[in-house]
Amino acid sequence: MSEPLYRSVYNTIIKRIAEGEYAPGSMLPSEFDLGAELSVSQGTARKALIELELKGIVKRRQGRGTFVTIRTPENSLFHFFPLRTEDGEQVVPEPVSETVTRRKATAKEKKMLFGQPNTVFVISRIRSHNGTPLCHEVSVVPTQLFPGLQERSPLPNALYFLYQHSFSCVIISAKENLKAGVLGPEIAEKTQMDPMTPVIISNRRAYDLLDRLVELRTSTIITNSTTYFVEMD
Amino acid sequence: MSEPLYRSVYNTIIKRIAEGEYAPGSMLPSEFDLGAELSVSQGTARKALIELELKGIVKRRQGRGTFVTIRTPENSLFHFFPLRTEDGEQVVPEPVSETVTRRKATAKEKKMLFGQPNTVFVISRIRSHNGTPLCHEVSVVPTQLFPGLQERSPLPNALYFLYQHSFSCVIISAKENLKAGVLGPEIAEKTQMDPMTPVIISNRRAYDLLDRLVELRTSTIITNSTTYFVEMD
DNA sequence: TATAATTATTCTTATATAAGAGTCAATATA
DNA sequence: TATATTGACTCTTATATAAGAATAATTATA
Repeated sequence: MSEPLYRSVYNTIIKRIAEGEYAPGSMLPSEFDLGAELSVSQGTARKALIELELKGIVKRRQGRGTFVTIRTPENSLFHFFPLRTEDGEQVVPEPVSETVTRRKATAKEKKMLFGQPNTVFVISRIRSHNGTPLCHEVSVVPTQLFPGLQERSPLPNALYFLYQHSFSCVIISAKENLKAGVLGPEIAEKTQMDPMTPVIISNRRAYDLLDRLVELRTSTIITNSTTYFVEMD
Repeated sequence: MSEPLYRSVYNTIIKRIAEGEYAPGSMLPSEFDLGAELSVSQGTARKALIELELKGIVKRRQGRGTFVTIRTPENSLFHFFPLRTEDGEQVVPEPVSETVTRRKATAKEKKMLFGQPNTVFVISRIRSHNGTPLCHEVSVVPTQLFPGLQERSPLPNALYFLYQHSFSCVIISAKENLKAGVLGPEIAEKTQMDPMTPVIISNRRAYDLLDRLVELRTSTIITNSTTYFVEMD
């Protein structure tokens, strides 16, 4: 038995959340009930729940219970949206424009994305903050995971919220590579800014509950009035 | 009793590490011994040790023991050095030039840094990678925390390693604000690059074991051949 | 409405067993 | 004899179970 017991409890819960048996916001069984159902002790169930909480998948409150984390439009956007004002306040961007198209996946996209998709949706958006352009985002997702996405335009401010609620796809981690660059003529025209404006160009890979790479996103970030915040430990 | 028992065990260990009683790399007492000494059970000592490990302050290995994390020149540099090559490999920068000066703290520095220092050391360095300029860093630290720092030049590649081993100051977390910008004439001259080169400008606040803000650092990062890597969850 | 009792939950601690890793002496082998 | 190899022993942390305490929401009661 190479796998500890609490790990299989953890996986069972993950699976149930991914399959919608435990819906976002709903309460999980108590430590005792979960233990009884899965034939482990309360402490073992507890260990699994603590791991889940550590990953941000559930939220626990003493005296209340354990709840599947809800990605509201707000916290969903916030959680993976690193921009802050000069005061350190979270930035709530306003959507400005949006296009959703469908096209063949590039070789690289097919290789990287979950399910080796032949076709992808491309979501292109411009966001602003206090009236000034903030960033330009291009998201690429497999069509097979998000059927009918194209018809849902206009999409909500927080894409990951949509992924979760309409397609049962919960984004829980992301990796980004940042480079310095300039805005360039295309985006400059769309945002009516100087094409030589310095920007941070972010290439993100977003992973869901089952650790599948489900979105590639390139963001072009204008940091005139905001900063990209990073915490390390 | 609002504070759980294991928390006071945790604090005791932290204090002992900060005071040098448990040196970097040394082994802590076993869970049983620690529990016996502090009059708690092995499980309670264990819980404290797990928290310590979670914070990266100790490293535990089954069958071996619990060891105070060593910040070697390598991992010390790596841990808070976010640059990666295109392949995702850690970048090991080479120091190019360095100056250490002492001056009065600005009002902002005095207000922010631990101990409200009147004077600070300013460490200014240029790093390169594979012969191409990589970044320009300016670190500001209180003189009182690092007596004699100026005489130690040339400083090692990893400053945080020096802080720990020569001044018992262990950096365990940092916060950064990133902005896009251009190299500018001063650094361009030092690095013999185009002053209009796009860069990421990072403002870091580094905190030690006791959660004291002990360093302010501004890095100007050239991302021509590297990327700034961020992981979110 | 305010207050007390009840109930359901997580939190804390304790204890026992399992498993990994090093040490060192006994044993086998060349 | 010198050198591996084995195996017992002891140290460590990891895992699992259980029981009582603390906390908070709910319900009953005055």
